[in-house]
Amino acid sequence: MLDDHMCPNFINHIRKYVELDGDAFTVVNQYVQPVTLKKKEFLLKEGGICRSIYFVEKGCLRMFFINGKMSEQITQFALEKWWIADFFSFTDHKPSPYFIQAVEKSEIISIDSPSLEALLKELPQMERYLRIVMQRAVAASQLRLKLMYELSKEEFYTHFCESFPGFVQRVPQYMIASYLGLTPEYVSELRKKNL
Amino acid sequence: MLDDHMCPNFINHIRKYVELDGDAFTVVNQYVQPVTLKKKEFLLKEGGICRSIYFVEKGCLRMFFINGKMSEQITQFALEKWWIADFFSFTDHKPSPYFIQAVEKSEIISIDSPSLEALLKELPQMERYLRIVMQRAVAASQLRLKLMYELSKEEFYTHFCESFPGFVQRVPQYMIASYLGLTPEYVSELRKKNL
DNA sequence: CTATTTTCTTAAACCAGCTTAATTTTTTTG
DNA sequence: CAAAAAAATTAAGCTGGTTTAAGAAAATAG
Repeated sequence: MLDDHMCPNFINHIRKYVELDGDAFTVVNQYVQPVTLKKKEFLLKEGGICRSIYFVEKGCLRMFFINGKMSEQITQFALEKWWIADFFSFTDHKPSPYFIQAVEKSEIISIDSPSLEALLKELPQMERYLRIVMQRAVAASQLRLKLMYELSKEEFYTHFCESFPGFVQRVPQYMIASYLGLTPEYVSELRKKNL
Repeated sequence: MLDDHMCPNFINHIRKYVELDGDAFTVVNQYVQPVTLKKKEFLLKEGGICRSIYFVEKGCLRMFFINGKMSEQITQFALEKWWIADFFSFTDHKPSPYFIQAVEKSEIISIDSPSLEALLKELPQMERYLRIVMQRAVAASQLRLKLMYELSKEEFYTHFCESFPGFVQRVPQYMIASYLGLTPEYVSELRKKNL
């Protein structure tokens, strides 16, 4: 059970894109599952199937895989108001190469695949909401890719720090380094140079 | 005007994800615009607003921008059955940094923003279709990003050639190089080595 | 408060992939 | 078909960012 005292971000995010009345939110409630995660708890581990999509009500998640050198490669962070999932695993019910883990204590809204199908059938407006969310996710990944192609690693790091100054304070530096495809040693060098 | 003799890929692609009857396709017809492009013709140029999303019925498009060194950086190809657009520019009506250009003679189905809104209002099933298309696009970009992070540039090139052998024959090598973030000289070196 | 674990720093050696520049091959066009 | 333009090759030199290894600082747990 959840209401807009418990998850204002979730409710407001939906309301931002589609108009739903109170009854509709009662329906939404029946299909979604709130989850509280302690720091370092996992929603998904390598080899498992990503059975749900996750909305971050509060806190921060990271998605990563173990690369050939046996170290963690972060591909995504999800902060408040972001959805995260391995969409390939979620859609095709195939084992995922990813881990999804709480970077800090987090409150998550989770919807598993059958519940999502049922919800979309009962409330077609949610189809529109998700379409818009997905379209924005595509736009975000187009932008990220463009930055990766046009900036040097040094510029990419600087740009990231300037774009998300609060976030850079919030998570360990080695995670930022991993997300940006840099070594922690190089980030350390850059910080020294820029102070 | 279009029917499934003219654009079988488009019709079949929609039918693959949602059930629509003949009347519904008549409605779709009223909102979409077929466009024929000669090789090297543009659908979008830097500074313009991406007013439509484009479905490739036949042929091949590329999306690129001009980087700091004044050379073309390709960020996407679109082959038959793929949608392409600058979704940020399309959604927010902001000038785009991209060019979208035909790599070869192509047949495109185009839907501009007002038409799309009207179509989605009249045929809500299309909202589901687009949601699925967008979700798959997110999955595809997650996969691409993972490969970029885990493979060396040499491995990335080899993997691409093995995954899309037909495509590698179809477009100039320097475009493949650009798309993969390699110099044409380096690709040339790799080809020599691998034969 | 202490021990342990996690995170960050420093510095030198190293290399994958780029740059430059000239030449050749292929494709396009008139 | 010939001329021009576009695409691909070759090779030498170079550099942005990695690797390796060790130690210092900060955070967390007990």
